[in-house]
Amino acid sequence: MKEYDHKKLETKWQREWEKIGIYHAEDFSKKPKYYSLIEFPYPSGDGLHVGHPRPYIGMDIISRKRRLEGYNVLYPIGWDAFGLPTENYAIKTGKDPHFVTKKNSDNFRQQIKSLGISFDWSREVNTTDPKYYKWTQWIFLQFFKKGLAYKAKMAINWCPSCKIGLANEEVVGGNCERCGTPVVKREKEQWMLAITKYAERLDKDLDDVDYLPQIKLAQRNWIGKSEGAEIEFSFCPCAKENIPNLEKIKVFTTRPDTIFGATYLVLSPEHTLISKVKSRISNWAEVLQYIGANKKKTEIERTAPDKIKTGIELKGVKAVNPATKEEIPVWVADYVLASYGTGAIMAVPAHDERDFEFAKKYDLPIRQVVAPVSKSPIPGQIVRNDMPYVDRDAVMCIVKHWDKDEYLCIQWKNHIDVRSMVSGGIEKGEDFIETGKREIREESGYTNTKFIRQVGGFSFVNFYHQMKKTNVLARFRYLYFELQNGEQIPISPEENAKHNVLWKKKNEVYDFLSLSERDSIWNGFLGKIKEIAYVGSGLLVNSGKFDRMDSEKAKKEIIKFVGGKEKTTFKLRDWVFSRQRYWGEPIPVIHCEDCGMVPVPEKDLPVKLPKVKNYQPTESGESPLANIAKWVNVQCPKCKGKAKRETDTMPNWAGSSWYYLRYADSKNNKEFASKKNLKYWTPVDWYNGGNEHTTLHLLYSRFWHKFLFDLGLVPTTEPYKKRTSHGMILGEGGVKMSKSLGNVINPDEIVKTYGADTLRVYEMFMGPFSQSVAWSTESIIGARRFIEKVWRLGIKISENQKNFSGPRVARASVQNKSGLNQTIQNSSDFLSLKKILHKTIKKVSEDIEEMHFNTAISSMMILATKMESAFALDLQKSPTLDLKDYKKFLQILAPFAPHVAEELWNMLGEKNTIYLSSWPEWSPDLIEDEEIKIVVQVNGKVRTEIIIQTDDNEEIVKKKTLENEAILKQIAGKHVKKVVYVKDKLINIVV
RNA sequence: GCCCAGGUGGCGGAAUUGGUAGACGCGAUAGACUCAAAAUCUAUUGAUGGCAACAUCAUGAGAGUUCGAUUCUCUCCCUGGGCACCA
Repeated sequence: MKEYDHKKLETKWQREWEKIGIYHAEDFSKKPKYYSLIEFPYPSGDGLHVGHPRPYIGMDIISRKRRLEGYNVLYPIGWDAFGLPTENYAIKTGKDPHFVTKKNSDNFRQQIKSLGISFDWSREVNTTDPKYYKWTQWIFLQFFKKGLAYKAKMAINWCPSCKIGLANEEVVGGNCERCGTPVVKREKEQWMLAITKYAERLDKDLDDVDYLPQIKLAQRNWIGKSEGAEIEFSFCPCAKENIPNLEKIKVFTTRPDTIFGATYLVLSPEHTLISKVKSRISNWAEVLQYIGANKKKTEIERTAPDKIKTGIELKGVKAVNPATKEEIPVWVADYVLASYGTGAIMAVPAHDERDFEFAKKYDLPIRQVVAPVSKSPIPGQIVRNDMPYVDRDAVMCIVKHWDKDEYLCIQWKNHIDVRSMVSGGIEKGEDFIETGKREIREESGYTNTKFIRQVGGFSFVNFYHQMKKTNVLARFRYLYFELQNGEQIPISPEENAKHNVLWKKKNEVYDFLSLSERDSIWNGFLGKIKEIAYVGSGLLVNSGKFDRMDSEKAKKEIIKFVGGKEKTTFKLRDWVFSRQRYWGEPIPVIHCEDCGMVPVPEKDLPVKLPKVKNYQPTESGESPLANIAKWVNVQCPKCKGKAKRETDTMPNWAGSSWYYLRYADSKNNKEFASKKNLKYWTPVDWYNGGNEHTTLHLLYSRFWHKFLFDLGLVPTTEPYKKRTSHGMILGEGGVKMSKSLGNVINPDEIVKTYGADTLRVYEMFMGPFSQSVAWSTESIIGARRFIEKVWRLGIKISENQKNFSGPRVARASVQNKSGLNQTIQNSSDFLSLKKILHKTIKKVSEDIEEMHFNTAISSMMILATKMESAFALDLQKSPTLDLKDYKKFLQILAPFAPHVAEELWNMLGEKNTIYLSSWPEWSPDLIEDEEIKIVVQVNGKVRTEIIIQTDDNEEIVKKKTLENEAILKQIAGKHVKKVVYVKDKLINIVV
């Protein structure tokens, strides 16, 4: 038999495919287009590791399937080659990054090609190629001309080790993303891109794209849209007298409903108003010191998780709460960020955890203005929508025993689930303490009660009052009483019929209380509203005319009431777009002494990177380009006067923000891509990439795309129709693969030993595509065995081809493991094998679309085993395996194992490549079975299985079931209560 | 702290509009072939009890809903990832 020689066969077909050019995407074909995309790799010096190809193989399977389905597929690749590792290597060795990049990408190309991935190599791009970055610079200039690229002096995140400014996104836990050095703040002029101008659209347009839900969520969280209000607090008149035209303090809040509880204001240390009221502040020296100390703090110190909040009061000024008209103190504290909202907040300690913590520390007043609402635990008191509401006030009494540490509890007699404390409504004109005493007396008979204090805050209970035929909204307050002694009067018969009185120890109380009342009583019991902030919604209290209004509803009304305005803010910051580094696109701007910043004229693009001797950034933190006088000193394009080039370069996110557009027309030297080509190819139909790029690259490229759309340069508002992500491949043992751990697996080795097809099948089979999986060299053999099985079968078939003339009927049957499959013995192998084939085609077709490659392979393994045994069984007599069916199997296998499928296809007499054939269809008739096996349960436990005809109705199935011996034994002497029948699945007899 | 994903045999993992838990693969054990080994093929392989038929237990822990829960609800624990004073 012909040996399976993966090396020979794989090289042969890779050459052949390249020769006939079947993976070339044709511009403008009659076929419908399909654009599949993977994130182009960074060609590092370490070469490929086994994690790289996982997404390429996944999208390759989809691309190959699409071609078989008749699409004109664009599946391109290129190199995202600007970036720090190459630059750091250049600094260390003095080697030119241009040269290093070429070497690395040549190596990557050769490695990727050996995997048989159907990339269209003719459209390869490289972000470091001047022909490419000319257009990156050109797009930057469009941003500049529209005012969306601007220079700003700002405190940036500075990495003292890399000597570059970092974007917020590159700071991880206060450290530099690349080298781990703690990041410090530094004032620097930086280029910025105004991504915040697009925040609203970047958020909203997510509605229209097909991204995995987690990806949308991550983007939305990152953009951080929050709707609230801007409200102005004026300084109190005492300050106005001294300072003319003093502006008001503007705060941003998402909880305008809580304004009656705003007991102080906080300004961020950077707030400009602070110095404007300087003359009134009596403790100015201390304030200044606080602000100064704060400036020196590093990012880590300021954001440390266990950091205790600090602040200082601006003594001598007060602000006026526009809702209560109260004078409230003004503080400065660094827990308020200058960069978000207005840089000032109204503090509502009762309903915000941070304000609460601060108020506790500095002993500021805490006032409840929102009270939680719960439902009555009594079943007959479910609120009725058709009934009006009546407001009432009520008390809940926590009553301590005169002698022991026990508390009075009430157990309702009619409702076992209703367990509460003494409570009742306040009658008209009654003092609430009197109400408490009266209710204790009525419900428990105890008379000698002493009121100690009110505890906790308010809370509401909603219920339907059966006697009064109305809904009641009762506002409870919590009263703490101590009994002086056990003096008791008799309890009235009506009260006695309703409930039992019990004494419970303090630690038993919580478990005793009914679920629905538990939290509200418990909050009162512990005085909880004073111990933690209640951040939920509810009904307003202590809020003047807004009392009892729903807090959500109150938001708008209160904004109006205090003269604020609705406002939406975003967490997203503008994008720090400059790097003081060599290995990036030079920012194409010229600084003229007279004209200011002048864009490099388009005819002068690209601004090429000059050769330098030393790649090290300068000590002052400028890019090494600043040292090259010849390059820096230029004529101003406008006035021809003396001018200097900008020496900052772009971050490596720049080139990857638009590369997918270039693939549509990668050779164009007049435009970044022609409108015609873009119209044909974009948007990308399916983009698969890593989870680590969902907030940065994905957001940045959506931003660039929208900008280009606004200029009329791209035809769609969104670049990618669909986005999925893949999991990482981890080293053996589930740790990250890394050079330092020495557990990196090079795919070259695997390709050499087992072949590309085996590597591909294994990588797709090892686990769910979207999840991380640990590499296991031991397990690869399974994929190899599968391919060899397919191979052996193909060879045998081709050797016996003359015997294959068409459908025959065989005698034996395929039995399942347990041997239960008795009746199937009557049907033919031929038919049953055909059915398995069609089911497999269906399964594989559907699984590929869901990226469930592992289960698709599993079903093909089953099919291959069945085909092999069917073939072996009847080789001498009448074959059960139809040649056409085997070929269909090859067609569905082809996207996974392209080389072996092509070889066998060819060997079985096909002249044209398998990739010019078409994806097999499954026949619905062959998916249906006439006979099926259903499970018989007794009381939900599986007892046996029976075979039924598909068209059997419930009656027949029941009859068959009750004839079954095993079942008769199970139900003997028992009464059949109920029979549950689920069509085609099971029958359950309840006895 | 918050958000997201997940927790199933010795291992990777199947199965979720609630319906046979462990498909498929790896590993392991036994057998066939072989002088022998490798490869291949066949059988077994969640645990416990039993000669067996079979029974009981089992999807991170505990409760609940249901004729029936890996799947739904609640509480808690653990792992991975993201965010982190965003008012």
